[in-house]
Amino acid sequence: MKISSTIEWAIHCCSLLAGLPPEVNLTGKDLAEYHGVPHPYLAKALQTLSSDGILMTVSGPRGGYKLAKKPSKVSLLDIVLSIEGSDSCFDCDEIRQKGPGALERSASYKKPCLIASAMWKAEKVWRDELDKVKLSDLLEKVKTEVDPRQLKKGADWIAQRTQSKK
Amino acid sequence: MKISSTIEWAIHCCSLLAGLPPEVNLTGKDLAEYHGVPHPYLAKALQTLSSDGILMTVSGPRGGYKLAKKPSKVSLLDIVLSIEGSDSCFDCDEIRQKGPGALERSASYKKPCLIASAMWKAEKVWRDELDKVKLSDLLEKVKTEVDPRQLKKGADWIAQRTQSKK
DNA sequence: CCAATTGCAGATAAATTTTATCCATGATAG
DNA sequence: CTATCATGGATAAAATTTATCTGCAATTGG
Ligand code: FES
Ligand code: FES
Repeated sequence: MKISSTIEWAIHCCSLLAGLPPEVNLTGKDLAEYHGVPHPYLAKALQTLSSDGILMTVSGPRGGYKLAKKPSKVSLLDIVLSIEGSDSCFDCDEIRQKGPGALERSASYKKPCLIASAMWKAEKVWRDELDKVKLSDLLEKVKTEVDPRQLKKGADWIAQRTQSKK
Repeated sequence: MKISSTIEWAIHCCSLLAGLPPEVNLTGKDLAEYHGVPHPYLAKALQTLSSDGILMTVSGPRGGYKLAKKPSKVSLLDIVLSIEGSDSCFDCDEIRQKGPGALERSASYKKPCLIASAMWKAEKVWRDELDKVKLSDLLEKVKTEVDPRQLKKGADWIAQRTQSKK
């Protein structure tokens, strides 16, 4: 029941991009360096986000990634499902139909198993909670809760990166 | 983000045991056969449940497992955490402290990262939801929602098993 | 006491998934 | 035309999950 660490990378990348002006984009390499993670592997995640319509891609020199939608239209759930896939994390093998207590096939297994239902319900509240949090909400909070020196340092690095490529 | 299938086995075993009279116990082999799963591997899960105080163990001939607490005192969360371990499923590598945007160590990273907070919050609602569901709740619902023929077939098999060992 | 039954702990092996890298290709700004 | 950048596929290393085996301790019933 582990969530892969690329999720952390992906969300950080998206929320960084969400804070940039619309005309700016960052390359996969920039994003990797900024977060101190291996570029080739992060690239995979960025490609996935892009093919799922969360990021936009600009190819060619001075290309890179930017957010494909408004920050208020992208939730943490969108990012998580894009990277991890949207399959349920609990998957019922219908073991109730396997042992000696089982009835003939086609019999009365119309309703899902009570246990599976409970697990899925819990997963639903998890997803709902993540869907409530949009990138725009994070941006709001960042303004008030993060050390301004840190924000400046990050912004400077990005400015320098985007400048030096002109 | 997959939940291992032994969870399904473990919950089914516990809820089966929860429905039995207090003096009855089932061996690991019985439980494996009943659910059609490999005995040696299921045994591992049963051992874990037992060392976490969810199941009780009776050794020696006519020994086996029974529930260690009242069904109303065991939640799905208890079982899940016992098998999967109680670590958070999202684990934050503090990548915010790694890139060029990071400040000197010891600086202002007292509050957890906003992203990690959001992920943990979602995990909390998931756990809370699972903790609401007790084995006794499942037993209640089983009575009204499961095909009586199925219940009888299972009960007969168990009765035969526990008889033949006398 | 003895012998059979059962759970327990640890080592180990197979299978699968996650993590990571590389390269050939195509697009594009300058 | 050329250097930059994303893409998709292939591949490899590492970690985790799944599964099995073995020897040991506890207990019961005779
Ligand atoms: S049969 Fe899959 S959870 Fe019950
Ligand atoms: S640093 Fe780990 S989630 Fe932000």
